[in-house]
Amino acid sequence: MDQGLVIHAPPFEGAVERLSENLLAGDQQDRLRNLATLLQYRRGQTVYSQGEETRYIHFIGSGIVRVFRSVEHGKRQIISFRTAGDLCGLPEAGVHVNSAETVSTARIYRVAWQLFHPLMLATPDLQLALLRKVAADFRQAQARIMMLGQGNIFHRVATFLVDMMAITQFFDSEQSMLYLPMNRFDVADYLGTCPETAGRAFTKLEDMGIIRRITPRRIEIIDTARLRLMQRGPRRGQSRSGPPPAALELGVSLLG
Amino acid sequence: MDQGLVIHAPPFEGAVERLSENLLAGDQQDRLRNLATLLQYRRGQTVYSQGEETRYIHFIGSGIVRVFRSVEHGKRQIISFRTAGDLCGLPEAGVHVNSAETVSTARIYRVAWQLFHPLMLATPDLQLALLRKVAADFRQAQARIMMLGQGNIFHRVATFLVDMMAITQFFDSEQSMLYLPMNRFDVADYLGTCPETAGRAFTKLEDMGIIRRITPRRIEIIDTARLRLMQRGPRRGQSRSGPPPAALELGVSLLG
DNA sequence: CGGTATGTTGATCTCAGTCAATCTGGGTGG
DNA sequence: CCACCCAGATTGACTGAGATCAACATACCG
Repeated sequence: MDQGLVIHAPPFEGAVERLSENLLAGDQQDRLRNLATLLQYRRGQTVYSQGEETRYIHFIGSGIVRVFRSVEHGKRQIISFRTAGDLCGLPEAGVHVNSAETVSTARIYRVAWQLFHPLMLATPDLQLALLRKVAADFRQAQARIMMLGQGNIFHRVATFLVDMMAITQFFDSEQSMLYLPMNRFDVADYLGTCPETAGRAFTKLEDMGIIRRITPRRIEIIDTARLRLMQRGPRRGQSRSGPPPAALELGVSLLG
Repeated sequence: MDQGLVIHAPPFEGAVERLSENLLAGDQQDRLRNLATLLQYRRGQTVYSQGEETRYIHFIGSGIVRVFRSVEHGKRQIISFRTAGDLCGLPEAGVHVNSAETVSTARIYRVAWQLFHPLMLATPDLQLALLRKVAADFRQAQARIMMLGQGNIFHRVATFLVDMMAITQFFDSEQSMLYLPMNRFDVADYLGTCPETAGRAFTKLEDMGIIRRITPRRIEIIDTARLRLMQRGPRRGQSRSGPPPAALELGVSLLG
């Protein structure tokens, strides 16, 4: 298994700003510096594997990581894509239930739980920040349950595109151009479908004039409004009733 | 909308033991007593609705609650069933994104977030307990993503039955008898399918000699081992490859 | 400028969603 | 205690979304 390259063990520097936005403020950064190891990964490397024992928690500094679970015969479900500022790999009884691989070049901060845990207990703000983070991930997971349980391919792809558009790093709102950092296999495994079906959905969206594919990975979003509308509608399978979707207000933040 | 009956506003008593197992220890219970309102619900009542503003967080004292999101035309996805000791309805920007209804008679502790939040900040143990709880729910949500993204009806129903068997309240291991507290509609909406298909899966499992339906709600689990095996296998749709499942170790606890 | 991995398109077949009919269990009133 | 009722459950028939298999096309790389 490919392993990440240790850039430097604690203390570390750089990307702390990004980290701080999500987790810390002020002098607490200093305390984390004594804990984290910064790792450099190339594309396609393994960060951790399911079943593996762990003592670490991971923060994404830069790049993108796919968190997934394998089922059988190479089939897998991608639980989520993690980008800068996200955390993943919370120890669960000391064992990883998910695997994580880099989708692109990435820098990841690895912190020993053994060190992080006491710091968290001693730092209520940090603990609260972690709680918010986990709660946010929890909400995200619930949204995916909705998508996977009720949405057909078009809902799924539309939702996926809209979600990706929300990440500044991937979307140039000037040009209305979206850059997908992952391939169709990843997209398919994320949406709980196969690459062919995912691709066909893109084709259909293009035929409808909602998007335009410059290359498979570079997509111009022509009609954002219509794309958003496609996020809701009749469930997968035959439609018992045809009418259009009803807008649904979705609060996104959390824990007041 | 049916509302829960206020049994008594704080201070409260009873069911504190159950609550404490999951959240608190010792004198912290006393502090919560000053915060909670105990509500008595009949079957089918609304605890809260999506889109509704909220100031409360809910703890299930007894009974069972379905947390769901409506999509359109009465379609809904049940996100999870909550039982004694679970919490639900975390405020998200002050608005509920999910709805909750009682599946059975239930007693629910309602705590104003306004009161709970300061207590949590002042009580690191309580905050950690909440973090564990949310993390556990997060894990559960991930498991559901796997089920909905990769599992066909048989996987889903098998997983559902196994999960329900893990709840002592619903499963008599002596008789190997499972009592389902919810109807087929709830089961279907939980599994992201329709009642007919869910029912057919039960029929098939019975034909295979894995379960036996005494009544639709009372099910004898004849072959637990085979039922567990059915949790994994080829994905929904046509099977690209036939062979049997590989066991997968799933740690369930969390946060060291 | 190939060569390989990735992506798209086409054809086919199956699972599961829908509609419709029938059955049943749990509850009610006589 | 029993006949009746009805929501819930099952079964059957049909159909379409989407998974698979199979070419073919294109992008990205050295």
